Amino acid sequence: MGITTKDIARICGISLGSVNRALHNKPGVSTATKEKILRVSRELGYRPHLLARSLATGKSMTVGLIMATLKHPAHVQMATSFMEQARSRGYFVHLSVTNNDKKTELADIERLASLNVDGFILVATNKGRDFGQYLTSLEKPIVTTGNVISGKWPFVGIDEKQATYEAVQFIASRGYSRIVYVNPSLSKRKIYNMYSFEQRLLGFKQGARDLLDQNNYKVLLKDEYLDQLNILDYGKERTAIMCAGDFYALEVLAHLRSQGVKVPADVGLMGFGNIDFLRFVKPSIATVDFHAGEIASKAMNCLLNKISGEKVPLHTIIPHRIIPGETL
Amino acid sequence: MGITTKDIARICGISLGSVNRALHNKPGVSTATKEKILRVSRELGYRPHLLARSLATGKSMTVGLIMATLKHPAHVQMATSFMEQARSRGYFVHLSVTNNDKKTELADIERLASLNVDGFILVATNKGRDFGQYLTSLEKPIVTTGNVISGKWPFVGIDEKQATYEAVQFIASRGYSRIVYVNPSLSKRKIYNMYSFEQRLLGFKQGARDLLDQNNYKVLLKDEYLDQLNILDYGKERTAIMCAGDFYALEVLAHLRSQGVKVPADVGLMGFGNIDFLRFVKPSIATVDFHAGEIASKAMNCLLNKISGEKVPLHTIIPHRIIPGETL
DNA sequence: TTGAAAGCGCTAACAG
DNA sequence: CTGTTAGCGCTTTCAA
Repeated sequence: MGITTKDIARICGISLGSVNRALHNKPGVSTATKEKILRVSRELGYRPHLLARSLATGKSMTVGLIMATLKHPAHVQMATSFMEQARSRGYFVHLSVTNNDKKTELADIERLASLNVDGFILVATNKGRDFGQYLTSLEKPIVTTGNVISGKWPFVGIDEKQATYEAVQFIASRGYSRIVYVNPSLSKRKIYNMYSFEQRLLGFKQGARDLLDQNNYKVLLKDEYLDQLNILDYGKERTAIMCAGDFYALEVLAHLRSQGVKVPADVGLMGFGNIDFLRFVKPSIATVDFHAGEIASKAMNCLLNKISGEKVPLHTIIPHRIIPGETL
Repeated sequence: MGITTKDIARICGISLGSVNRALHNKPGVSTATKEKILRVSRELGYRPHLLARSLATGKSMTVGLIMATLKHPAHVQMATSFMEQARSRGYFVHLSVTNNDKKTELADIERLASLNVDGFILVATNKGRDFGQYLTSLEKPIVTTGNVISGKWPFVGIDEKQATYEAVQFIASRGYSRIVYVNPSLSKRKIYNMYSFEQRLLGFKQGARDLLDQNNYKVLLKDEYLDQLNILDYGKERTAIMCAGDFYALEVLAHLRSQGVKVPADVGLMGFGNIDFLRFVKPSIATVDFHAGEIASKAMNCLLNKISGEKVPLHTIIPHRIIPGETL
């Protein structure tokens, strides 16, 4: 077992209170005894028992971070940034990767709450009223990222809808008159939190309606696009395929290549996210870039400020930008 | 504030001890009172205060996981597997990503130890005697992965040396008589833990000496290979470039392409790691595959067994295999 | 400046 | 079967 403040007190022949004051640079202890205490505690390799402290103070200097997945490079970058930002302010991050499993997410939120985390950052899989009420019942500061849960909690992220809208604008400006949009199935959006993909789709549709001739767009689902892409008629009009994520774009590119379809000669292609791998791919894929690390650091600051009792903005929007590429 | 066992005891008009027994399915409480206690605690939304429990028992059902980085997909997969495996056995993982910073690593190990984690899994940046003694002083079970720290702690991983040796064999069997090996600078290996890259290099050198004509190999450092590659004479002999990691291979490929050098017509190429992203790259890159998730789950099981007081093997080697590709 | 004591929420040992 | 108690290590309040 480690050495405790009580041990130090006993060894120094002094009271617990003084040890505490010395260890925390608090007034009310003579420099002589203070130095003695510090020396002894160093020699004995004293390590404060953070759990006990947390129990006594009600604060833990930790925050819970719930992430649906780490599959996407942007998520990894966010996780890393969350930790760095928290560390720079003296906090430690307890990360739970839930694999998009709602049960796991709830269990881990519960567990972290029981571990006295001072607040939460959520990239949530759950959604809805019950979930919201549950979160409220935790009585802890919460900041959301990626997926909005409700207007009740601060959100940090990009304007997804506007981003896809601008992507459509960009594609149209390149002379394409027809766009196929590839995105994941949203059929479970009532149960699972798919906020960002919903927003992106909305932005796409709005853009297509505003900027293309009527009905000159089509929405394909991730799980069916490989089949559907075969029957597209690339010759009739200049067509571009716009993907709700870079990985989809990569898969589409690989598929088209295997079919002998040339990009961009036969069809245009655009992704979303600007993952680092993209720089290794030829032709270079046009995409939408945003600074995931900035989202994370801003979100963490927002949470820590809230924990400190400050007022924080309900929405923090991070800029995005269109990245041209050889595929358009 | 949440509701406590004391509250439940008071409300049920019963003692704390009985509440505890009921909540833990322990004998020594009548079914009547037990049911009452459980009902009340459910109605009131009682949540056990894990910190207090941990303080009282000395156990926390958490383990600390120290990872140098999450940049590599294999690391991400490992982190996820660690969590899944731990979760399946009732444990929670406290992850610290240290960004290869030795100070951060030490600080976080210290912090997690103070948070009463029951053990550690380390993908360490630090190394050496002092570090080893420090770890020993924590008096906690430790399992290492990726980088060996010392023979004192169980290690789970692949046989890195053997893997590169076999890679050389494979390249040679494809008719190449000259190999250039690209790997990161090991100049700081006395200070930083670069075990796996050291082992890979050893395996490469051994293989080259055994299987190639003397001196028909060359070792280039990551930071200089772009320049060096320019002066390679591809024509004289059939040359292959072997990389200590897939990312290096991707960069080499991009560079060669920009120089107009054809792969594999002019030069062969091989990576290491088989990151998922490779499937999007043409030509497909030959590489060495290993199951990162298996390393993680085995390592976690090893740690949890050790925590339970079981004897665990000092070395657990996971199989690897050569993946052919169009680049060789 | 110092010491003593109560308490954070829970567990575990012992008594009734 | 049930209640009481001490204690985990630290903080904090109140007295001295």
